[in-house]
Amino acid sequence: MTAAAHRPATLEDVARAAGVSRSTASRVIAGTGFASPAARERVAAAADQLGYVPNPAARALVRGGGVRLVVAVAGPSAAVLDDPYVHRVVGSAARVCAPAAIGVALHWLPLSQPNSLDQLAGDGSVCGVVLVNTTEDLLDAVPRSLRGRVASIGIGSATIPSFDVDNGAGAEEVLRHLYAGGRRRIAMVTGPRWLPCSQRPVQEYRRLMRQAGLPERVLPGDFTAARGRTAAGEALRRWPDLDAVYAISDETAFGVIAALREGGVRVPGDVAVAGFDDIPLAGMTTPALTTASHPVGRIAAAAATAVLDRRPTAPVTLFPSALVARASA
Amino acid sequence: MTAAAHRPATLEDVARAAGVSRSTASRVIAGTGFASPAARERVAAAADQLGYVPNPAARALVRGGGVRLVVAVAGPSAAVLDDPYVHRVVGSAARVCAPAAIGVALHWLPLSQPNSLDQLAGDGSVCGVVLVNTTEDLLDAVPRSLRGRVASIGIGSATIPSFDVDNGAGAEEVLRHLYAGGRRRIAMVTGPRWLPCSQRPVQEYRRLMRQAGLPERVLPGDFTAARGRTAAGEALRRWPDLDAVYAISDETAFGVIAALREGGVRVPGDVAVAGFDDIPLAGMTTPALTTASHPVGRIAAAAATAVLDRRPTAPVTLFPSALVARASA
DNA sequence: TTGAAAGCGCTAACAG
DNA sequence: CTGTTAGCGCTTTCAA
Repeated sequence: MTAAAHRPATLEDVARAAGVSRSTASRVIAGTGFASPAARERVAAAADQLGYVPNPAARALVRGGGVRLVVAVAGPSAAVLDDPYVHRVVGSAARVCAPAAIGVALHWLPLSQPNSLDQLAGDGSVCGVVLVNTTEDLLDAVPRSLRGRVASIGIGSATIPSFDVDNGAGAEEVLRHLYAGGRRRIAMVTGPRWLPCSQRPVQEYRRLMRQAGLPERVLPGDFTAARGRTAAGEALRRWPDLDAVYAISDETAFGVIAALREGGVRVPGDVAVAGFDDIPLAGMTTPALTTASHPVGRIAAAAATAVLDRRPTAPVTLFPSALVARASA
Repeated sequence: MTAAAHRPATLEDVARAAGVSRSTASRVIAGTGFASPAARERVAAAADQLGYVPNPAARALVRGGGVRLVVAVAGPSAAVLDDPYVHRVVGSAARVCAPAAIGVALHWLPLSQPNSLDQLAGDGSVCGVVLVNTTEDLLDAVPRSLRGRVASIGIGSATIPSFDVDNGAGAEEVLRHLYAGGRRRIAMVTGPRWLPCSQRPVQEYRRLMRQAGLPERVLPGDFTAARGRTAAGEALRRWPDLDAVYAISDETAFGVIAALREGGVRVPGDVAVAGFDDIPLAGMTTPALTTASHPVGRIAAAAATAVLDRRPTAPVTLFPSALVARASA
């Protein structure tokens, strides 16, 4: 409670001030082991008199616990680290880690060399890893020594718990909504091909279209607004009778809408457009974007928590995708 | 390069494998001090043969360097930690800190008790602090022991370097643009009152309006889209001749536009709307948002770097605000 | 219930 | 140029 000394107080300082040994002070502070009420009292008093804060690095060193949780993002280039989605994950993870005095680090995992995880595994200061944009290769390349302290936001495996949105169900819900609105010529702009978890919605789309006897119109995407613009042009050119576009990214959906309107196509009058994620601005635009909302923050928090707590986790934790019907579709 | 052992390799392991002492291995690995080419060679070989990664926690312990950089965000409630802007700062900081094996932590600083910084100062594992939403009270409450390893994104002081957008110039540029477009009844939706750096644009606004003999119409805001909606209503009610709204947040600007259009007001036909920050989506909406772009990522990176490098920094580093004229104004 | 002692993985004098 | 020695701040047996 006192103004911080120039040098942070150590446990030794506290022990001396309380007139006990370092071990006793440690037991009291860490709340582990025995200590007489009297000792407890004096140590506590000394600690807050000195403004004592345990040094997590030292603690981690002796317990072998690590001090950093690494958010490892796979992608074609380091630019993936600039993605707002990634920032959201890092932000949520950082919040979850703060009470444990664990810091968060951000790493890029080049798609071409999945064994870059080895370095993280060999770093004793890394307490765990949260995988983002997980691929099969990546899953295979997770070193054994990382087992039990890795979680994946995306696909998982027998040994690596997965935390993800129920993509299939989400896609189905949006597509049924489009269908219920009378749309029959529905194109889809997908996520990147290398990203396994973005294949689910595509499968669902194909299944539903086939089932309804509707044409399958798939355009590869990359989650960007720019791709939305070009994809809209392509779609219009290839399929002039188009009456809906389903994009697996709100950013892309906005790109689609912009291009469509610039081309004189009314949204949703002529073509309905739906997105994916419900970013904060989705409800503020004109037309407001119909999309599916996903608890990205909660997913990231759950993954980070699983890694931190190191307790047995269900192999797959699915979070619900909720249709948010607005004006665009 | 070998598959990671169950226990991360230690310097001791490397030294033994290379047939040298721990100190020699340390010198080679850390690149500090002398070592014969021969020793250098063998240590390097042993290190990568064992997949050795130095343990930054241990290193930090002996050098007193710390392992975490804390992004400390002031605000009325912990909800500020959910802000996309904050996530962007954390993401950028994490990227800058990664090479140094420093983790990033996210802390909320209650507006009402600025001395919560004391705890960070007393934590030996904290290598530095980046302040966000800095207030005068906060600046005054920064413990001496933190000097030289704090940076502020926002206002600074004699001892705390500031990294910020040139808000005044940015506001002036946008307002002049509005004026050049023929707008004469310009209302402004500000940032929160408790946030000092958001007062600069207000001052600039008042100065320019006064200078041009135009009415001053200020509405307090809070950076949210929701507030934009209500503010638009208020503005229209109080000032029916309104022909422009300048909001100090793109989110707010979008809220303003939405409310205006719902009320049958054309944008930019009847009322021009301009924002602040140039969020990624600003260019994708209809109408595309006129705003000022700010290098948030670079600002955060600069602040984090200043803290990490601990080298003398200019008291104030201003980043340019660049007008992005689009359709809305 | 407490203290003495050892050691986590690393760096940094200090002698050789 | 290299090895020995002494810690950094903390937890944790092990005796007392």
